[in-house]
Amino acid sequence: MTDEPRIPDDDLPEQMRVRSSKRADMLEAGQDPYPVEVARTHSLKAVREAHPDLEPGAETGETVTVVGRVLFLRNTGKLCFAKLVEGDGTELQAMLSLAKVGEEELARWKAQVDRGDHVQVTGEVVASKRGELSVMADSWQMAAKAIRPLPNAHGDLSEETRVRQRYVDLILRPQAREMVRARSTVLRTLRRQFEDRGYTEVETPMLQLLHGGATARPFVTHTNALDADLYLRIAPELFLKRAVVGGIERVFEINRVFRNEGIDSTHSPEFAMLEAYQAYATYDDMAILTRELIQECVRAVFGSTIVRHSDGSEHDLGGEWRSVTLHESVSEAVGESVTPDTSAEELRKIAATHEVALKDSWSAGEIVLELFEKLVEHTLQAPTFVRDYPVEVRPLTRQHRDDPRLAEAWDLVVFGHELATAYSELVDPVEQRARLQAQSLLAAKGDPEAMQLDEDFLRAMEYGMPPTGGMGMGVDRLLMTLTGTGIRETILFPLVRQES
RNA sequence: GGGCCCCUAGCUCAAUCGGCAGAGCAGCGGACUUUUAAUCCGCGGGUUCAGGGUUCGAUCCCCUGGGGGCCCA
Repeated sequence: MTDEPRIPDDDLPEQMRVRSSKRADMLEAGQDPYPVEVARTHSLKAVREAHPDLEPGAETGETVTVVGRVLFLRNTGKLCFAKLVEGDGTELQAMLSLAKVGEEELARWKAQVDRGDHVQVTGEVVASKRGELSVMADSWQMAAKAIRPLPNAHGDLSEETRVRQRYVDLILRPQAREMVRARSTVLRTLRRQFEDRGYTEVETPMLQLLHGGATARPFVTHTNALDADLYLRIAPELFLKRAVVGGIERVFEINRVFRNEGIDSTHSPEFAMLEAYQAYATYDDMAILTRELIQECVRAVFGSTIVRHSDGSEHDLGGEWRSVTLHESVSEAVGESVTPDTSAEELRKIAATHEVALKDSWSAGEIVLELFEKLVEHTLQAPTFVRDYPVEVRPLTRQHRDDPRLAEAWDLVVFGHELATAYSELVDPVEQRARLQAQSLLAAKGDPEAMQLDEDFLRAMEYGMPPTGGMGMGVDRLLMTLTGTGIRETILFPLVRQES
């Protein structure tokens, strides 16, 4: 190697200049730093599995060709070590000795290979004197030259770098790779569970002329063909119900929904939503379904019903889960009986005792919900179905069969956060119309979160929707629950502000 | 939307009261045939996020803007 830089000095940091000039040196010497095809006979994992416990210094006589990214380099005078890593995180050491590859090839290795490069090594499977399984090279070749230095492998990457440069996070942090696999496992498991239960997966419109099915602020876009504004969906609900009307009696969808709201460690503007509807089922049936789905996901990811969080804590999500009514849970927390008969006046006294601030306009039901959210929800660590909400806080849900002041709805709370929700769906088209009209009046008054009146949805309901149980669960929330991390950890490439 | 904290070498971070901008890893040159964050000797590497202000002097204090994090609503 000469001292002359092959690339003119520009604004590149020193280490990129060095690597770039190594690339140029290779090209000049007729060696391809990016060969189109690189042979390999064994994955690193295959070599490891074939030789689980070689004695230190062992020689197998078996020759393999492996490829991998260089994670560490330790070069001594006549013997070089490199720790190679492949996509699943399997590591294997490559060794290059003067005796095996010769002076020229050893020198070329030292001159050309940097940490972060992909290399191909052909040689005998051996164990080093310290017992490290290795490939003792007869020959080597650059598989892909990296010109940007890999960050320090020992300190933690900053939160920002992890999110903005997820590829680096994936290279360096096994937990980042595990999260990608856990997500894939969860999606696969959910789909398999639904398939086993006779469900049909459908895809409903993401671009909608009317937004509905939830109360949230939508993203707005425009179609030139129709010269009309379109909304990115905030929920698939109204289309899935149309499918149920049409006779798809067990139907689910797992896909993205979009909400034009805050972005923080628990909220992403786009996230994966699971919704499932089952004709002739109730919210009780959906509770069983939801518990089984989640428990299967835990088993698929962790091999048992015990979830392990990134902080090392373990929590058993197995067995039956607790179920309480909203009023029971609030009664427990405040130490006195709260029922649907408790007046707003009495509830206000209780709230004052527990220093929960209320709005003057709130009804008894709204106050009970506020007491729950402020005093109870964060205390519910073990999975708990909280059920039978006042109708005024679940305006689109069927009335409770035993008490018309309540709605047949539950929220599943795990580790202090809502994970899933379900209803015995409202299927009376006249009642449905009345409630949607009330919502559309709010929208007309400028509430951007209120639902618009979807006449086509109402028309479908008028043809007769069977009694139906419906369930919704955030897939990202499920991942957060399983792993004990924030939402941006569970999303591979979360939205981040443009770098300046 | 409100409050607090952060932005310095490729990465992670120091820099006392406002007084020559540093360390570890990484890099470069040299030594080393069994390393495990190798070791030893030597060397280089900076628009201290950007712009403005105060000051003899600003990484540090003030203002504006950008980016990130945490808490609250």
